[in-house]
Amino acid sequence: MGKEELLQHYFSHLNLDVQEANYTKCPKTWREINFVPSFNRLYLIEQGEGEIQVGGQRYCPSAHDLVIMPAQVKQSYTTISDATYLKYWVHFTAVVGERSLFQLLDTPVVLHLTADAFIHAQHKMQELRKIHMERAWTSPLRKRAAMLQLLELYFSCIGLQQIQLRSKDADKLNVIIAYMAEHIDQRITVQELARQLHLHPNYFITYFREHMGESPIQYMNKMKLEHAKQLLLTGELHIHEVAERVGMDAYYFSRQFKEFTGFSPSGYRASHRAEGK
DNA sequence: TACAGGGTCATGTCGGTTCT
DNA sequence: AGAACCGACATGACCCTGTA
Repeated sequence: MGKEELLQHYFSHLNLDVQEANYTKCPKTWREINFVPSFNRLYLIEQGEGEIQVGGQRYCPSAHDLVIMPAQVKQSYTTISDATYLKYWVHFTAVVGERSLFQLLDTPVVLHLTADAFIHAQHKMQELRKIHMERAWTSPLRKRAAMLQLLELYFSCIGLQQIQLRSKDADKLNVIIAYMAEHIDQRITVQELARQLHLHPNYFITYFREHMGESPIQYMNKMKLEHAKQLLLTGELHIHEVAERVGMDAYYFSRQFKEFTGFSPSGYRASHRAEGK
């Protein structure tokens, strides 16, 4: 429990926006020093060489490298020879709650792709660029879909081990989410949750929402209803027993469940079991 | 077991203050 | 300047009851 669950939350609450997408050969003058961008950059390098600095670290990405230059971090880039980069590039924002995804996660700036992964990424970049140029009325939807696939490729190539949750905020949120999971069968108050972090309840709610995009009680209720779904499908428990296992009053549980899934608890069980047959 | 209406009180928000 | 706290007030989560 912890990192994986938090990552799933971040990904399912990710707000994406693609501002630019293109494929270019960098001019010899390609250079910008010590700037802090408001958007993320993603490069897929086909050929050439150059130098990039992100947060004081120096990199020299080359062919078949995927590069992520996160928003809100001091960075520089420059050419280093006549063999300038030929690359696909995207400018995008990726936000969870009020935070940029890459403020929440510490991931490698440069990732060398296998031949297969490179071809896959190249196709996605070509698709993204085409959609961006078309500017059709459905483009925003298709751009986001293509961008999500690129991010999925990036994250699955680096793997869980190489993703670090940044800062003490992630530790604090892990403590709270673990506490919620341990007490899923109980009614937990905001006061109790806030006490785990030694914060004032009002401040805790603001803090939680800022990082998670929803209030602590909303988050915990969703967690309970997800758990209830599993109980309904895997067990033979009565509806009122399922409600008990997630620490909810039976009547209130039915109402919440319907709001959350569109099905009543018994309807959900019946329809999903029928599908499984 | 589902659904609806109504009442209560915990939760969430906002604006300001204090602390480090 | 940013983190944390506090009080007032609006909102919504939750419970209870009745009906089908």
